[in-house]
Amino acid sequence: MDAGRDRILAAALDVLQRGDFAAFSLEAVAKRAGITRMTVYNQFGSKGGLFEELFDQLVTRGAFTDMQAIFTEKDPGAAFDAFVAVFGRFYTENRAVMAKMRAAAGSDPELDAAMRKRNERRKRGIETLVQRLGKQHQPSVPAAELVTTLDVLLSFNTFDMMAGPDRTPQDVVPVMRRLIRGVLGVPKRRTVSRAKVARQKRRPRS
Amino acid sequence: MDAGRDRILAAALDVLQRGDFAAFSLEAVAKRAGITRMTVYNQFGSKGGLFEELFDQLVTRGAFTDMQAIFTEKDPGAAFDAFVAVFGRFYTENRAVMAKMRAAAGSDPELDAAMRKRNERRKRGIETLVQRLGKQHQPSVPAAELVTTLDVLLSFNTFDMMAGPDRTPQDVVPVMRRLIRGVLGVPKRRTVSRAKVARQKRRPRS
DNA sequence: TGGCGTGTTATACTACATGTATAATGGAAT
DNA sequence: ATTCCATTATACATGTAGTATAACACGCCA
Repeated sequence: MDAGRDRILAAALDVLQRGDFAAFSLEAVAKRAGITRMTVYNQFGSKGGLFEELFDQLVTRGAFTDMQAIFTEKDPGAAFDAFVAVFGRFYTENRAVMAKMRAAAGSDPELDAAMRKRNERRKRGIETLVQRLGKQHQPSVPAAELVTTLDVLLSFNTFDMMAGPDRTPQDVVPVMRRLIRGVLGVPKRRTVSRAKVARQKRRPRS
Repeated sequence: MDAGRDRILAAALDVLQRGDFAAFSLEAVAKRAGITRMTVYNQFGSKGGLFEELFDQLVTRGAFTDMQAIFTEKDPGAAFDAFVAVFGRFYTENRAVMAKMRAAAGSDPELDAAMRKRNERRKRGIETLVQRLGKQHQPSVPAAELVTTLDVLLSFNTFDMMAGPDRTPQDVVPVMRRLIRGVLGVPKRRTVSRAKVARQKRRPRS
């Protein structure tokens, strides 16, 4: 049943959120889900398989709902502002888990490849937004490096470091906005993005 | 003896460079050093202890020799340029090991604390350089966030992501320079830093 | 109702990891 | 020569991933 899979995933998320990374054993996950370790193997094949599905669930269920509004936004500065906000929210909501997933990816080449593949979606999004950029912009990095640079800035690691132990990634969104606008070389223009996204969200079909 | 410790550290570095993180077992280190696992425990107490000393050795032995020249450099833009170059070199030389240390720090809270403490030195260096900044600069982030921002940009993760699989962190130094100059809001001024640092290095006592 | 199949369980096993304990060994300095 | 100390050999405890296998329980279909 699918319910069984979901309960295992929920248990895995729970274990990963509470304890440190070392506590994330299949025994612990199984116990919290009220099942046997064997069932986890039946359903997900391996620890890595469980991990990948957990990450997928996290991303698809994440705060990436109002992406439509972002990609239809005409002002590139505002679009990036909204983009930053989306990631700030997502990273804040899943900070503990993301940190442990980053660790896991570093330890296991297979997981690393899986995470990298998932992150390509972010990079493709950035590419799309960058293409919308007009010619009056003067990025502070070479054009060929712009997408990569923005990808780094929008990564979990950047938000996590910027926030430090006393703030959330969400708190750091305004700083990231200014930083990214600086990199893009977007004109002064004050932030109108938030209202705009909200408006566009209320009626997606203008 | 100290020679024994050094041989173990060298073996640990070797194991960590070659295999993936999972291959870094005390058994493997001991075998490569030609000793027993027990000796490793005698010398370093635990795997974490070995790890910390390995990182310390890496940093102190690293390419951080010409720091004096950087901190006596008068032009802040040039100073940051040189700073970036130093980190680019260091990250390139120790890229594989750094990546695995990052993973280890994420997995083990104790190692995480140790790494964090080590990285404070970088942040203090940045603080010093930022203080030298004149008032004609217009940073693209709030002044209170400038040090943190630069710290993020100078972290291993940033260089590693920017370089990707096909370039070295060293290759990415010019981009990072422009990016950081953009964040600092330093005037156009072409790069003279390399020559300047070299000159200062040749005669440290002007 | 009776059987069939599938997912779950219980149990046992392999292989490998960290870490501890303990006694034997061997060499160097006094 | 003896004493001291690092190294070694060996064994053990614990925890982990992963595999194998037989018993079990449930719904479903004939």
